[in-house]
Amino acid sequence: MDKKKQKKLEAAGWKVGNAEDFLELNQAESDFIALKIALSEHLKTRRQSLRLTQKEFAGMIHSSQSRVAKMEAGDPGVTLDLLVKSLLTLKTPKEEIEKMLQ
Amino acid sequence: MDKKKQKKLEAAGWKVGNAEDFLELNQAESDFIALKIALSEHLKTRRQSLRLTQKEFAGMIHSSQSRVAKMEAGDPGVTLDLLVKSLLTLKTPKEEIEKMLQ
DNA sequence: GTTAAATATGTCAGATTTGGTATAAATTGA
DNA sequence: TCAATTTATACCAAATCTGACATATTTAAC
Repeated sequence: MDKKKQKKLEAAGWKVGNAEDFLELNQAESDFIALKIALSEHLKTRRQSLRLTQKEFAGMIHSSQSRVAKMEAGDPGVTLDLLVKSLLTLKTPKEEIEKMLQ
Repeated sequence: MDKKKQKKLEAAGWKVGNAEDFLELNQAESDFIALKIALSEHLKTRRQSLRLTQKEFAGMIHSSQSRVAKMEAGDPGVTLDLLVKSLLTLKTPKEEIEKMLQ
Protein backbone atom coordinates (compact mmCIF):
# COMPACT_ATOMS: atom_id res chain seq x y z
CA MET A 1 0.00 0.00 0.00
CA ASP A 2 1.42 3.37 -0.95
CA LYS A 3 1.94 6.06 1.66
CA LYS A 4 -0.59 8.44 0.14
CA LYS A 5 -3.46 5.99 0.33
CA GLN A 6 -2.39 4.85 3.79
CA LYS A 7 -2.64 8.40 5.10
CA LYS A 8 -6.11 8.77 3.69
CA LEU A 9 -7.30 5.55 5.25
CA GLU A 10 -5.77 6.41 8.62
CA ALA A 11 -7.52 9.76 8.53
CA ALA A 12 -10.74 7.87 7.90
CA GLY A 13 -10.25 5.72 11.00
CA TRP A 14 -8.70 2.69 9.32
CA LYS A 15 -5.88 0.75 10.87
CA VAL A 16 -3.33 -0.12 8.25
CA GLY A 17 0.19 -1.48 7.97
CA ASN A 18 -0.73 -4.83 9.47
CA ALA A 19 -3.48 -7.38 8.90
CA GLU A 20 -6.22 -5.00 10.02
CA ASP A 21 -7.47 -3.97 6.60
CA PHE A 22 -7.87 -7.65 5.82
CA LEU A 23 -9.70 -8.20 9.08
CA GLU A 24 -11.94 -5.21 8.49
CA LEU A 25 -13.12 -6.67 5.22
CA ASN A 26 -13.96 -9.87 7.03
CA GLN A 27 -15.89 -7.82 9.55
CA ALA A 28 -17.96 -6.27 6.78
CA GLU A 29 -18.54 -9.68 5.28
CA SER A 30 -19.67 -11.24 8.54
CA ASP A 31 -21.87 -8.23 9.25
CA PHE A 32 -23.43 -8.79 5.86
CA ILE A 33 -24.07 -12.47 6.53
CA ALA A 34 -25.54 -11.66 9.94
CA LEU A 35 -27.89 -9.15 8.34
CA LYS A 36 -29.10 -11.67 5.78
CA ILE A 37 -29.74 -14.27 8.47
CA ALA A 38 -31.67 -11.75 10.56
CA LEU A 39 -33.79 -10.84 7.55
CA SER A 40 -34.51 -14.46 6.66
CA GLU A 41 -35.55 -15.31 10.20
CA HIS A 42 -37.77 -12.28 10.31
CA LEU A 43 -39.32 -13.16 6.98
CA LYS A 44 -40.30 -16.60 8.23
CA THR A 45 -41.76 -15.22 11.45
CA ARG A 46 -43.74 -12.59 9.59
CA ARG A 47 -45.10 -14.95 6.95
CA GLN A 48 -46.22 -17.35 9.66
CA SER A 49 -47.88 -14.60 11.67
CA LEU A 50 -49.85 -13.71 8.55
CA ARG A 51 -50.90 -17.40 8.27
CA LEU A 52 -49.59 -17.67 4.73
CA THR A 53 -48.10 -20.87 3.34
CA GLN A 54 -44.79 -20.69 1.50
CA LYS A 55 -46.70 -21.42 -1.69
CA GLU A 56 -49.19 -18.59 -1.14
CA PHE A 57 -46.43 -16.15 -0.31
CA ALA A 58 -44.40 -17.28 -3.32
CA GLY A 59 -47.34 -16.28 -5.50
CA MET A 60 -47.40 -12.82 -3.95
CA ILE A 61 -43.79 -12.17 -4.89
CA HIS A 62 -43.97 -14.02 -8.21
CA SER A 63 -41.52 -16.66 -7.03
CA SER A 64 -41.69 -20.32 -6.10
CA GLN A 65 -42.26 -22.30 -2.91
CA SER A 66 -38.79 -23.78 -3.12
CA ARG A 67 -37.18 -20.36 -3.29
CA VAL A 68 -39.18 -19.14 -0.32
CA ALA A 69 -37.94 -22.18 1.61
CA LYS A 70 -34.36 -21.28 0.67
CA MET A 71 -34.93 -17.68 1.72
CA GLU A 72 -36.17 -18.72 5.13
CA ALA A 73 -33.36 -21.25 5.51
CA GLY A 74 -30.77 -18.52 5.08
CA ASP A 75 -29.42 -20.17 1.94
CA PRO A 76 -26.27 -18.34 0.81
CA GLY A 77 -27.55 -18.38 -2.75
CA VAL A 78 -30.31 -15.92 -1.98
CA THR A 79 -29.73 -12.23 -2.51
CA LEU A 80 -30.43 -9.42 -0.13
CA ASP A 81 -32.53 -7.96 -2.94
CA LEU A 82 -34.96 -10.86 -2.84
CA LEU A 83 -35.15 -10.82 0.95
CA VAL A 84 -35.84 -7.10 1.15
CA LYS A 85 -38.36 -7.18 -1.70
CA SER A 86 -40.15 -9.95 0.17
CA LEU A 87 -40.24 -8.05 3.44
CA LEU A 88 -41.50 -4.94 1.65
CA THR A 89 -44.24 -6.98 0.00
CA LEU A 90 -45.30 -8.14 3.44
CA LYS A 91 -45.32 -4.48 4.46
CA THR A 92 -42.87 -5.06 7.26
CA PRO A 93 -42.92 -2.02 9.56
CA LYS A 94 -39.83 0.13 9.30
CA GLU A 95 -39.23 -0.21 13.04
CA GLU A 96 -38.86 -3.97 12.66
CA ILE A 97 -36.40 -3.64 9.81
CA GLU A 98 -34.44 -1.13 11.87
CA LYS A 99 -34.23 -3.58 14.77
CA MET A 100 -32.61 -6.12 12.47
CA LEU A 101 -29.72 -3.73 11.99
CA GLN A 102 -29.00 -4.40 15.73
CA MET B 1 -58.31 -15.57 -6.32
CA ASP B 2 -60.03 -18.19 -4.22
CA LYS B 3 -62.12 -17.24 -1.19
CA LYS B 4 -59.87 -18.99 1.29
CA LYS B 5 -56.79 -17.08 0.30
CA GLN B 6 -58.76 -13.86 0.05
CA LYS B 7 -59.89 -14.20 3.66
CA LYS B 8 -56.34 -14.76 4.80
CA LEU B 9 -55.08 -11.71 2.95
CA GLU B 10 -57.90 -9.52 4.23
CA ALA B 11 -57.11 -10.62 7.77
CA ALA B 12 -53.53 -9.56 7.14
CA GLY B 13 -54.61 -6.09 6.07
CA TRP B 14 -54.59 -6.59 2.33
CA LYS B 15 -57.20 -5.10 0.09
CA VAL B 16 -58.34 -7.61 -2.49
CA GLY B 17 -60.99 -8.02 -5.15
CA ASN B 18 -59.87 -5.01 -7.15
CA ALA B 19 -56.57 -3.73 -8.51
CA GLU B 20 -55.15 -3.14 -5.06
CA ASP B 21 -53.06 -6.29 -4.79
CA PHE B 22 -51.47 -5.25 -8.07
CA LEU B 23 -50.91 -1.74 -6.77
CA GLU B 24 -49.48 -3.03 -3.51
CA LEU B 25 -46.85 -4.97 -5.39
CA ASN B 26 -45.95 -1.79 -7.25
CA GLN B 27 -45.69 -0.02 -3.91
CA ALA B 28 -43.20 -2.62 -2.68
CA GLU B 29 -41.27 -2.30 -5.89
CA SER B 30 -41.10 1.48 -5.75
CA ASP B 31 -40.13 1.31 -2.07
CA PHE B 32 -37.33 -1.01 -3.11
CA ILE B 33 -36.12 1.33 -5.82
CA ALA B 34 -36.28 4.28 -3.45
CA LEU B 35 -34.19 2.36 -0.93
CA LYS B 36 -31.54 1.55 -3.50
CA ILE B 37 -31.34 5.17 -4.59
CA ALA B 38 -31.01 6.33 -0.99
CA LEU B 39 -28.21 3.83 -0.42
CA SER B 40 -26.36 4.84 -3.57
CA GLU B 41 -26.54 8.52 -2.72
CA HIS B 42 -25.33 7.81 0.76
CA LEU B 43 -22.48 5.71 -0.55
CA LYS B 44 -21.26 8.56 -2.73
CA THR B 45 -21.50 11.07 0.09
CA ARG B 46 -19.65 8.79 2.48
CA ARG B 47 -16.88 7.91 0.05
CA GLN B 48 -16.34 11.58 -0.68
CA SER B 49 -16.27 12.49 3.00
CA LEU B 50 -13.52 9.89 3.44
CA ARG B 51 -11.62 11.55 0.56
CA LEU B 52 -11.37 8.31 -1.36
CA THR B 53 -11.42 8.17 -5.16
CA GLN B 54 -13.73 5.70 -6.87
CA LYS B 55 -10.64 3.77 -7.91
CA GLU B 56 -9.29 3.58 -4.36
CA PHE B 57 -12.63 2.52 -2.97
CA ALA B 58 -13.05 -0.05 -5.74
CA GLY B 59 -9.83 -1.67 -4.54
CA MET B 60 -11.18 -1.85 -0.98
CA ILE B 61 -14.19 -3.85 -2.10
CA HIS B 62 -12.32 -5.82 -4.78
CA SER B 63 -14.34 -4.21 -7.55
CA SER B 64 -13.68 -1.73 -10.34
CA GLN B 65 -13.93 2.03 -10.75
CA SER B 66 -16.62 1.66 -13.36
CA ARG B 67 -18.77 -0.43 -11.07
CA VAL B 68 -18.42 2.06 -8.25
CA ALA B 69 -19.53 4.78 -10.67
CA LYS B 70 -22.57 2.68 -11.56
CA MET B 71 -23.36 2.12 -7.88
CA GLU B 72 -23.28 5.81 -7.16
CA ALA B 73 -25.33 6.61 -10.27
CA GLY B 74 -28.13 4.37 -9.02
CA ASP B 75 -27.74 2.07 -12.00
CA PRO B 76 -30.60 -0.49 -12.01
CA GLY B 77 -28.10 -3.25 -12.74
CA VAL B 78 -26.50 -2.99 -9.32
CA THR B 79 -27.73 -5.21 -6.52
CA LEU B 80 -28.67 -4.21 -3.02
CA ASP B 81 -26.10 -6.78 -1.91
CA LEU B 82 -23.26 -4.83 -3.49
CA LEU B 83 -24.50 -1.52 -2.12
CA VAL B 84 -24.86 -2.82 1.43
CA LYS B 85 -21.52 -4.64 1.35
CA SER B 86 -19.96 -1.38 0.22
CA LEU B 87 -21.56 0.64 3.00
CA LEU B 88 -20.51 -1.95 5.56
CA THR B 89 -16.94 -1.81 4.27
CA LEU B 90 -17.01 1.93 4.83
CA LYS B 91 -18.25 1.21 8.34
CA THR B 92 -21.38 3.22 7.85
CA PRO B 93 -23.00 3.78 11.27
CA LYS B 94 -26.20 1.85 11.83
CA GLU B 95 -28.05 5.05 12.61
CA GLU B 96 -27.34 6.34 9.12
CA ILE B 97 -28.53 3.14 7.51
CA GLU B 98 -31.69 3.32 9.62
CA LYS B 99 -32.37 6.85 8.40
CA MET B 100 -32.32 5.59 4.83
CA LEU B 101 -35.30 3.38 5.65
CA GLN B 102 -37.19 6.70 6.07
C1' DG C 1 -5.98 26.62 -22.70
C1' DT C 2 -3.27 22.31 -21.30
C1' DT C 3 -2.56 18.53 -18.70
C1' DA C 4 -3.61 15.15 -15.49
C1' DA C 5 -6.79 13.08 -12.46
C1' DA C 6 -11.31 11.64 -11.61
C1' DT C 7 -15.62 10.13 -13.08
C1' DA C 8 -19.08 8.43 -16.50
C1' DT C 9 -20.52 5.28 -20.10
C1' DG C 10 -20.49 1.14 -23.06
C1' DT C 11 -19.38 -3.61 -23.75
C1' DC C 12 -18.71 -8.43 -22.62
C1' DA C 13 -17.52 -13.25 -21.07
C1' DG C 14 -17.81 -15.62 -16.86
C1' DA C 15 -20.12 -16.26 -12.56
C1' DT C 16 -24.18 -16.12 -9.81
C1' DT C 17 -29.15 -16.02 -9.05
C1' DT C 18 -33.58 -16.91 -10.75
C1' DG C 19 -38.22 -19.37 -11.08
C1' DG C 20 -39.73 -23.71 -12.19
C1' DT C 21 -39.98 -28.59 -11.54
C1' DA C 22 -39.52 -32.92 -9.20
C1' DT C 23 -39.48 -35.28 -5.20
C1' DA C 24 -38.26 -36.31 -0.41
C1' DA C 25 -39.17 -35.31 4.32
C1' DA C 26 -41.85 -33.29 7.87
C1' DT C 27 -46.09 -31.60 9.84
C1' DT C 28 -50.93 -31.54 10.50
C1' DG C 29 -55.55 -33.18 11.42
C1' DA C 30 -58.64 -36.95 11.53
C1' DT D 1 -52.23 -44.90 11.54
C1' DC D 2 -52.58 -42.37 7.51
C1' DA D 3 -53.75 -39.28 3.89
C1' DA D 4 -53.28 -34.46 2.87
C1' DT D 5 -50.85 -30.42 3.35
C1' DT D 6 -46.70 -28.06 4.04
C1' DT D 7 -41.85 -27.52 3.92
C1' DA D 8 -37.08 -28.99 2.54
C1' DT D 9 -33.74 -30.39 -0.91
C1' DA D 10 -31.80 -31.09 -5.50
C1' DC D 11 -31.42 -29.88 -10.14
C1' DC D 12 -31.62 -26.99 -14.38
C1' DA D 13 -31.81 -23.58 -18.30
C1' DA D 14 -32.65 -18.75 -18.66
C1' DA D 15 -31.93 -14.36 -16.86
C1' DT D 16 -29.24 -11.19 -14.28
C1' DC D 17 -25.07 -9.37 -12.19
C1' DT D 18 -20.10 -9.24 -11.91
C1' DG D 19 -15.28 -7.35 -12.55
C1' DA D 20 -12.56 -5.93 -16.09
C1' DC D 21 -11.45 -3.18 -19.83
C1' DA D 22 -11.74 0.63 -23.27
C1' DT D 23 -12.80 5.06 -23.89
C1' DA D 24 -15.40 9.41 -23.46
C1' DT D 25 -16.46 13.17 -20.53
C1' DT D 26 -15.91 16.09 -16.64
C1' DT D 27 -13.26 18.33 -13.08
C1' DA D 28 -9.11 20.56 -10.97
C1' DA D 29 -4.86 22.81 -10.85
C1' DC D 30 -1.66 25.54 -13.02
